[in-house]
Amino acid sequence: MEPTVSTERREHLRERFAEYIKSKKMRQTPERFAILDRALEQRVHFDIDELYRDIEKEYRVCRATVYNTVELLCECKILRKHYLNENQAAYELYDDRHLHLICMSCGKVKEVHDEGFNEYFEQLKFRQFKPSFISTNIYGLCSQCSRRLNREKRAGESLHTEGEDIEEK
Amino acid sequence: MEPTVSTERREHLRERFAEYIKSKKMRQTPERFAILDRALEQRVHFDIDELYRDIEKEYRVCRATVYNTVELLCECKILRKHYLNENQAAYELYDDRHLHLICMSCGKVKEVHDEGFNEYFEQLKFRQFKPSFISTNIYGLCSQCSRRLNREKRAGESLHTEGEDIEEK
DNA sequence: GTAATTGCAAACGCTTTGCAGCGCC
DNA sequence: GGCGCTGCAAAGCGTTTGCAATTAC
Repeated sequence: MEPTVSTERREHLRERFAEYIKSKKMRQTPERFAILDRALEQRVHFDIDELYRDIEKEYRVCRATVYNTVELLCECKILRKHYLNENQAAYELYDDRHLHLICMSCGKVKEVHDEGFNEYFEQLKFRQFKPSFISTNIYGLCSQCSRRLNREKRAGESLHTEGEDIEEK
Repeated sequence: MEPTVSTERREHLRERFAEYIKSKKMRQTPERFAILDRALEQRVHFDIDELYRDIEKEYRVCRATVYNTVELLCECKILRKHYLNENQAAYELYDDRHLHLICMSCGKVKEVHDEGFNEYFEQLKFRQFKPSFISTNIYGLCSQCSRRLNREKRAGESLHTEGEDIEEK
């Protein structure tokens, strides 16, 4: 998979992270930068466990450290935390704005960029609330599950299984 | 708190639930209807535990049953399941459309109705995806936490604590 | 040197599961 | 009367916490 972040951007984010750490009078541990690097290499969404398993291949860290560091990365707006389903939090690059299409049957998540999306939300103003970021999740059925469920339903209602569609990929 | 659902609407939903249960060849247990009734009496958002504690006051049920029934209620589109934070799922009436303003500091959730919101999303079309419902969560700071954090920050930077604001409610 | 940070392991909290008995159909 | 559903208790799983050892400053 090609990297999701250019070399310059990664350098910039590393520096931003370093400054954030210094500003909070915290320590620049190798673990923290290793986790940042791997986080920037993830595909568009990832969870703590994916990131952890990716890191531990070549670096000895424990999950707790990954949790701590990822929270730091969210604080300084390099990552963003989403709650797409109840199993675990999903993270993505802070700047990468999109809608999430979430299949209620198989759980797959797809990202969709929409021109009007940012425009619409930029103009929203709230009394008594300072928005930081928006997470829009659209739950529904992906085409595969939709077809599968239709097939199952038809098979259940009548017993004409011989008319069943054959449509794989 | 006044009921969120009119008597006629409750009757309608009870009936819809009954039909859904029959159509699936399941049983109409008193637990299921007791849970439906209490769910309709909740304030705009609730989680399983709030619902459970509310029911068990006058009815002997266990949490597992509440989980099962609430899932049924989601299936037949009486309730809707949201993931607003990582602790637990939040439920609300299916028809009640709004944005969620979620404070990242205190976790409070506020509902906002916006005219443009439905219009904007009604016109969205996706290839390969059949949307069922949309959950839009706006993370940020509520006014109370915003003020509190500003105060703390100022108190931390300089030591001029004597200039501190006094602004409670 | 020393206090922040780490790894480890146990604890925590929401949710799910297994099972024996109850009760709807 | 049979089997779906319930209550109960234990297990599961993502996340957090406590603590001794390590290490950045």
